[in-house]
Amino acid sequence: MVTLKELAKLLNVSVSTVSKALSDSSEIGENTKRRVTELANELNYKPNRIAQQLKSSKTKVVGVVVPSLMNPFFAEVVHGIETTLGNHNYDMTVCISNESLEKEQRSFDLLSTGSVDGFIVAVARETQTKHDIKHFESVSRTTPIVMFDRVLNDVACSKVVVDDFETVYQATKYLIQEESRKHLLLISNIEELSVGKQRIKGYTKAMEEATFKPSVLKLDDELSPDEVILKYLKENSNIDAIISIDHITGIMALNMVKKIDKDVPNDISIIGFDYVDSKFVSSPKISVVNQKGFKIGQTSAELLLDELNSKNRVKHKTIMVKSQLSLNGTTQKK
Amino acid sequence: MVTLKELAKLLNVSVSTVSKALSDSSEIGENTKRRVTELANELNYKPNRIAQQLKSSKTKVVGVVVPSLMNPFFAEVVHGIETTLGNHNYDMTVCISNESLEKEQRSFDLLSTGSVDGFIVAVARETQTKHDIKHFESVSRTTPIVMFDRVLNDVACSKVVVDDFETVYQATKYLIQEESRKHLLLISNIEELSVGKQRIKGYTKAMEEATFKPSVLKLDDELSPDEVILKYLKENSNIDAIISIDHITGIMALNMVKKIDKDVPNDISIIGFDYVDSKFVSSPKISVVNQKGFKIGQTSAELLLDELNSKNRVKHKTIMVKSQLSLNGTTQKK
DNA sequence: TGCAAGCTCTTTAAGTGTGACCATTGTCTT
DNA sequence: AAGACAATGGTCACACTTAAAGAGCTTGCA
Repeated sequence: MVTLKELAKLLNVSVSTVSKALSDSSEIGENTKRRVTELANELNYKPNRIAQQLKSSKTKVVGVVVPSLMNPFFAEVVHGIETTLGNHNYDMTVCISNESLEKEQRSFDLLSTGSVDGFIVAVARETQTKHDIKHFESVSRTTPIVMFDRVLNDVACSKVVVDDFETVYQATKYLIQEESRKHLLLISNIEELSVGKQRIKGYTKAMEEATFKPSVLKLDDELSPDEVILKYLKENSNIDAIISIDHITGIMALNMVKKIDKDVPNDISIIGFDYVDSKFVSSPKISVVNQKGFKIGQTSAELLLDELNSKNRVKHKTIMVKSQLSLNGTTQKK
Repeated sequence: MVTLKELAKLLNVSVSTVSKALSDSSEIGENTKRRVTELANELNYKPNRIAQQLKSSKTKVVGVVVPSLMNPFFAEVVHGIETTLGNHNYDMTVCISNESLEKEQRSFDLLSTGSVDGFIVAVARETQTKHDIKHFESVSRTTPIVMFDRVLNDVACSKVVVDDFETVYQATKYLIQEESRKHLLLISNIEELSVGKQRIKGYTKAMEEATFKPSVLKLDDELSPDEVILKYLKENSNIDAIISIDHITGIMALNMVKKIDKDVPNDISIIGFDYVDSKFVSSPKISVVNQKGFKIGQTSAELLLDELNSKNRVKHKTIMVKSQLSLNGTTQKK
């Protein structure tokens, strides 16, 4: 690894001359500049980023802490983050909390000691249920944090949220009003998360407005969720629409409906949540709420970059990224 | 951010005393040690990692460069990498090449200037087709690289590969010998990748050994791959088994077979490639080749850590992670 | 003509936080 | 009194940036 010092020695000039020449400073003569840049190119000199970081106390690195990468929604968000950061010459250090509070805390501890300029985080399930926010509070005093999707309202930081309530409310209303469905079932495996609660609320409100009785099938930690769904459908043969609030159970329900020889979408409509492969693995292609994970990642990164690059501390913002109802083959209308 | 210098000032001792006290050096008196550690805890002192990195010229960070995170296989591998690195107190900087050679080069350029101690990479599609390996060669002179899955044989570095050939060979043989299938179709959307080529070879060999004619349906960049599959199945009604060599077309084929009113697995057996959600989105649960992405990530990380922590340069290894045939509902036997 | 002032180019020095290494001080033992 | 030893301090290096100082030249004006 060639350094400024070595270049300086070879050229018989001082280190600072080399440094300035390479940054094209007006203080340095054209002649010297040329000599320096030529040798630098020849020896393939690249400034050592660690030294630059120490000097400037900026790393151009963002810490991204997510519960999982196997969940395609988070994978998509992280992709959006990476793309945006890359466009601004920032790197990202990814930590996976595995939904564990302790792992999340450890990541924040490790990275907050100069390793990153800021954080983008979706809080772990355990953090949300235990509501332990100390690690966020201490870090946010010195380092900007942006939360997305899984958000803690009482942490003072910028946030990017999805309009969970509204989206599911609209989806439910659509099924009631446009497709005249009357017996709508909601399937959930995430009702202990804030996003899950919001989605269930949206469904419940739409149902109550239509004076229908809401029914929610919870699937947490079921060994065979598909069989639970199948049993439920058999025992409640009047179900004529299903809303799933995660990316997987909608497709599962679609397969189970086929098993009891009902037709989708004629007998039963289904709306699920989007993920990258949902249009490939379901037949007919499932109608979904598209959460715009990439956009969420993009927005989070932009928000953080704004905070990092503005000298005067900006006020924390909360941005809502609108989901989109994308109707395909498991609903009747387009 | 409190520093050694500040602690020293507050305690009226020198910086080096504080430094030694905190590293529990025997040179420092118990009394002083106690005073120092107490104040350090009180002020929540954490050594600045950037400074440590500059001093030691080690970052304890690994650069991970993958073509995509939306591909569940890579997401799984990255998860394995993160877990293993975390256990050794290493962090990871993730870059997504998006299958682009140029983006991959940029990532290597940026990170190889002191930012990371080593790399784990699955090479981009474009890199593999254009066979441009300069960025690997120049970096590998100073920084260890481990390649996984998508591997370049002529780059001198450690590798973690999947036994693609053998796995598909065995899967094909299983269908021929144990289930007496005679008209086996292979569906592929990755045949330009080295892994795809190997898998097709495995299938072809097994078919030729049984004196059956191999037939490969290629789906690259198809607008409606499902319809192509459907059409093929209609026109070739003698097909009695399907092997898919990616994570998605197997499930797609399963859905299409259902459409032509054939029974899986009685009329047609299907074997696909595993991914995290495949058992949830298919009905019956698809029989798969399980690629052990987590294990691959783990192995790659361990290999790299070995190289980083051994003083004498170790010889490059190539480790094969065995896939596993996991038979579920789309084949006849267990 | 003399010399201060100004200009261009370059070097010196200080600083970022840490830690290895060596030096210094003081106390105690023999 | 000298050596042993414990405790602490000082210096330098890591690679880079940058403010300030300095060197060497030209210019302008009395």
